[in-house]
Amino acid sequence: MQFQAPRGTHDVLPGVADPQQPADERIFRTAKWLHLEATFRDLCARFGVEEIRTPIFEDTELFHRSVGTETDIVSKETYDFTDRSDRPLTLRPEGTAPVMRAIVEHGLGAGGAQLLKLAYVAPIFRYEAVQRGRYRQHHQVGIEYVGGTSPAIDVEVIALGWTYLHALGLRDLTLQINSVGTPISRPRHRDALLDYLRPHLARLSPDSQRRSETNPLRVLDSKDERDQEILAGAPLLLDYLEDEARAHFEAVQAGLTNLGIPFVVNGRLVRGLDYYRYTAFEVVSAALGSQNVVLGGGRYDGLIEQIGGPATPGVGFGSGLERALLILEQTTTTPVTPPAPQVWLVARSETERSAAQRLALQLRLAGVRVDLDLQGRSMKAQMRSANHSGASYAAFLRDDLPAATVSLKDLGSGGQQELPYGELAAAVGTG
RNA sequence: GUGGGUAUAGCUCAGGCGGUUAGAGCGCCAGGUUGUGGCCCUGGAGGUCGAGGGUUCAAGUCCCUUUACUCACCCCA
Repeated sequence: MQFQAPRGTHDVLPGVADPQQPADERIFRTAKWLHLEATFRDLCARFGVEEIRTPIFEDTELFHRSVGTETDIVSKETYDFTDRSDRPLTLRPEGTAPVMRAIVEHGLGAGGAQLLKLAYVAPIFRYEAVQRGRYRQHHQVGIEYVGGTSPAIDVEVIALGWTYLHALGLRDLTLQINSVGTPISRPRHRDALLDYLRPHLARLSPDSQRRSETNPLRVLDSKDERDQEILAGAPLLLDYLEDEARAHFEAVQAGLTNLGIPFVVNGRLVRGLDYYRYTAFEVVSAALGSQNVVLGGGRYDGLIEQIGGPATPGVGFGSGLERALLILEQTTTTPVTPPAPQVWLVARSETERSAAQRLALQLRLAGVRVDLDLQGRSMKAQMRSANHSGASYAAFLRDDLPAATVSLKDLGSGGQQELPYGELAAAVGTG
């Protein structure tokens, strides 16, 4: 048998993607990933956010505690295993909980009013049925601002996420925001929603009937058109917010307006996890399929306490790397490619080859991107490689030239001149 | 967990009612130019037709089973 990458996982390959392949395949190229990560990290630096790296697996209990009880997704969708000492461990199914664990463990939040601003780039594992934009191992970039409750912080986090997507080149995105209230207001709304649904129950789709028992908020999300008609007058969580939550939400909206970031309030936007409070937001793209969320986040003031730390507020987002690349692939015409050599060295004889390898090392030490044939192939083959590599110049090492001299050819114009080694680095540019 | 679609060369795909050495484009390699790329021309390498079984004189093609991939539903951090 031939081995394949496990279902729902992908190799990220070197080189340039074949344009004949579908966009879903073309995103798995190293150059594109490096570009995205560099864009994110550069932006984080500008926002004064520093990166944190946590293990890819944690105690299973950490995720059980953080996800809470309203959902049963943990046991069904996490990659759980025990090590040789029978310790229960789980591959990271989300970005936030491990970061909070690290903050508590190392006392990063200790000492008062200092706001912690952290970023991560991490693989995420969920045992799910795969479909477009949803994989069993996918990757997220994300940030967490921990230690403050001010709506200005929510605004800053959203601004970073929005700027990041734009810096990547994504367009036609919609920012949706909502307030999911608190553990006090949520049950009150839930009861009101159930009261509203009860008389219509028989007319709801079977899925929604089931949801009304398991997770009533999700009924609001139903894709069934008849359900949506029935839901037209359903009570919204926004109508049940406490004064404080309402004021916070209004301040976030004012803050976004202040920054010129467009948004729509979506009263039906919900979070699956218990620990979210107040602000929830998502950025969706029409370029994706049914998995259309490219960035999602919110405020999680209860989380750190839930995992055994001191009560500490926080807000953050996670953004799927594959989904961002998928949108980019479909909306951009100029693909990101790996860096090309600046100069390709061509040699014909044994003495020329050894001179070429020596010169290549010398140039590389000087910071120049250089490549050359190492298999003694024909000149035609070497020139073809030079051309395909995207190199701007070819340099011919020639026995019949004066010592330490090459004939440098501009592969764009075809012009050629002889140059001493010492002038080569400058001649091929610094790019 | 449920439903649909697809598996033929490295990639994208053709292969009417079963019939002889299974094709194309792109890519790759080599020549045309005794050593200067691209464009063009010529040639070449590369396929257990996803796997297993069955029907038949004969299966890429028909039947059964199976696996993988894929899209959607459910679910969703």
